[in-house]
Amino acid sequence: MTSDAPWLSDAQQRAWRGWLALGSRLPAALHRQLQAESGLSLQDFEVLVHLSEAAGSRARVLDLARALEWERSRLSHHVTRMERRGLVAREECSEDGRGAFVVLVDAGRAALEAAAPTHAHWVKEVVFGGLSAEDVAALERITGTILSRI
Amino acid sequence: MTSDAPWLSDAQQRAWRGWLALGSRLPAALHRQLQAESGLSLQDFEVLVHLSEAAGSRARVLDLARALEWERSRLSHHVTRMERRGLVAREECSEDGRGAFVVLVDAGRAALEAAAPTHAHWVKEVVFGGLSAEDVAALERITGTILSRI
DNA sequence: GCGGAATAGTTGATGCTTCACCTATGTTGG
DNA sequence: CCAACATAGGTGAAGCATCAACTATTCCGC
Repeated sequence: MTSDAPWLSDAQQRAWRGWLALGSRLPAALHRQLQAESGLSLQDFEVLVHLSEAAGSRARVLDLARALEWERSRLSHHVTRMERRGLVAREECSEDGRGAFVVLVDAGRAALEAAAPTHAHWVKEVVFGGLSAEDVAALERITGTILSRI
Repeated sequence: MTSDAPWLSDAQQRAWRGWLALGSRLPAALHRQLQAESGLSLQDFEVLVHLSEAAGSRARVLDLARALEWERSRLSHHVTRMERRGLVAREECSEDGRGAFVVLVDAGRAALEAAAPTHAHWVKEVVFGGLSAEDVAALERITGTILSRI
């Protein structure tokens, strides 16, 4: 890390540090904002958003896991906790006896509807408020490029 | 999130999804690569890098926490675990009786030196391998802009 | 139909992060 | 000097993420 290794150029290093700093501070800020506003975690929010967009406000566990890019186990644990807080419910699946639905219940919908506008506004303001159209296009291009190489 | 709210434009939405996807997959990939290569976590690696760059291969807990942008408690817990694995050691501070040093020990240095070249190469390849100089400059500019607004 | 493979989902253990609180040492004003 | 306060650091509990193992159901070839 010090001398002879083919590390990054100065410009790359600045960009990398920017990425790292943003990658730790932006999620933290989002989480804090959401938590203070509505008592939801960022993860709770993601789950609720997907359920609210799903037909019948319910989704099969595996579909939900795929949509969120979470492991099944993680989702199962998280749903257990959200269930305990009354935000979602589990429901069995008649078509497939192994399956289970996660269902958005009233309290969960209310929490989401209370949190969403402020959250959306915050993202629009803080993340995109300072970016030009070119910046936004560049960001899409850059993230796409890196994603395709992972 | 669905209809009337002033959510993001299409271009912003694509950029935002790219950001979110990258923000979850890149750290995961980095972690996996590092873990498979050397048994270190990304966090272990960060700690070891900072210690290796510090004078005397040691740092005060608070300085280290600030450098990593970690909470003191988190660092303390993490150091405890790394100490148990023989990667670092604690040392008391003669100047300030409350203080403590975290010291890089031989096994930690060896682990770092084993991991660093491959890790660096991976980052250079995967993250920057597909980016033009303009992309890199844009990334630095964009991250800086957002960071300044958080 | 029936036995084995595949699939859906859950659970328990372990490590990590955060929060609130605690101890011990240092600092400062009277 | 010493009481009040600030600072450095550690600890325990609770939530979260990952991994391996487990149960229950369905599918598939015979």
